[in-house]
Amino acid sequence: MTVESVSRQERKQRTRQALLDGSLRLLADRSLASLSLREVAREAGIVPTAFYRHFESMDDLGVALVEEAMRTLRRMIRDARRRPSTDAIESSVQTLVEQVRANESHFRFLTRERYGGTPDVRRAIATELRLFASELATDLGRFPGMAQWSADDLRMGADLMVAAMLSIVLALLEVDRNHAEDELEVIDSARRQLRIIALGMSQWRSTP
Amino acid sequence: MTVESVSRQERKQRTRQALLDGSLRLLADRSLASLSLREVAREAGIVPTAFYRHFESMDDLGVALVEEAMRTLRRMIRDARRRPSTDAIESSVQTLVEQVRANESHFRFLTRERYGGTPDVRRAIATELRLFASELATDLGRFPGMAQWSADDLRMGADLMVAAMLSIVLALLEVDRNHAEDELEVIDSARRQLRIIALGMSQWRSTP
DNA sequence: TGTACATCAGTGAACGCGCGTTCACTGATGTAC
DNA sequence: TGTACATCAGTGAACGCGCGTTCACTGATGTAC
Repeated sequence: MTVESVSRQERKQRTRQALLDGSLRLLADRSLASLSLREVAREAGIVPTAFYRHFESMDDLGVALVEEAMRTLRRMIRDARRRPSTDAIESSVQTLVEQVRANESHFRFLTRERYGGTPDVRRAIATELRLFASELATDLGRFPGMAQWSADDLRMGADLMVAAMLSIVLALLEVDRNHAEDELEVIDSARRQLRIIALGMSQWRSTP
Repeated sequence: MTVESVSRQERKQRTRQALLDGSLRLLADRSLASLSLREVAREAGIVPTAFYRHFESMDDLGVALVEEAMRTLRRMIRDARRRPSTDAIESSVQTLVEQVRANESHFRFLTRERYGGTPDVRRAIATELRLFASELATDLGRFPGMAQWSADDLRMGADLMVAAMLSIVLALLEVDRNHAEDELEVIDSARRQLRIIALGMSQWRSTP
């Protein structure tokens, strides 16, 4: 039996992560508002008072969870951009599905707290999503047919795509993964929805 | 000073409504999960134990709130259908804005609990939204260019429109109503988003 | 390398509080005759 | 119309419980010499 030698700092970091991971586990089918500090501490295997060594309050932990989940979201966006492709929609859908499946608890948390969370948590998520839409608007402006679109129209188009993607994420989280055909249907529907939007955009006459 | 003479039954109904209205007031910036039975009773002006004369539990009250809010949603859909129009999108947006403004608390509740609520409440909302999408799919099938679309594609198109409308409702609820220009921008963006989808659909070749 | 002291993540007892729920009750409304 | 009894929405005291937070503590890790 060997004793792992880890620094105090490292141990603290692990407990903090245990608090975050434990919270996400408890949040699988409930909202942050219904979670108690004592419950989270119990799940992480520490005494309630030790919670304060890591977070000031549950709201503080909530914001930390947003930050962690947002790192996942940003990684997804980076991946989608890097993926070499001839078909932007196909590769976006692929990345979306892969990332949602690999980080269900993060996406579940984000979609659940986006509107149902406390003001602090909601604001943190809203800010990040707005940033995402801005980047997407910039990306859209680089497409051949959209070079002369107004900033306003680019933003509107990006918002529409974000709305569609959000509903796709929600559908992925709700579908029973044991029914592969249902999942494929959701993915195929997602593809077609994004294609319809792209088709509509290609026909749109922007008035700058 | 005249004393209104009302039946016991009628009084009971009024208290029940006071519980529902009081809850919606408290839910303006919080979630159902963070509401306590005692708080709701206090807001309605009754003693906690009297709550049980009207609902079995807070979850039961939650389901009643879903039913009430859903009646508002159905009224909106009926209104949108009845409205004589040459431009389906324009009249849909008009109806949407009017109904959201006239029933902010209902729409706020629905969007907040759609994903953040307890399983019972979520299920109740999901069922109703699915029904709405089905009706919309039927409506879409009656449009000239879409008569020969597959049922699957009609459903997919309806889901996309519902997703767009949901994000429009959320934008309306978030915009500061005191800034009329911001509100108009949201509405105009909504109009253009729905037009892009319609444009995309008109170009779509459904493969039945 | 050894010793003496400092740091600090995690402990455990204790607190006051609002919670959901029970129970026996009150008194106005409703019903039967 | 009057009387006697039944119904039941709302009351108020009481309960046990889990909560967030305080506090003084422990003992392993870290640091200075």
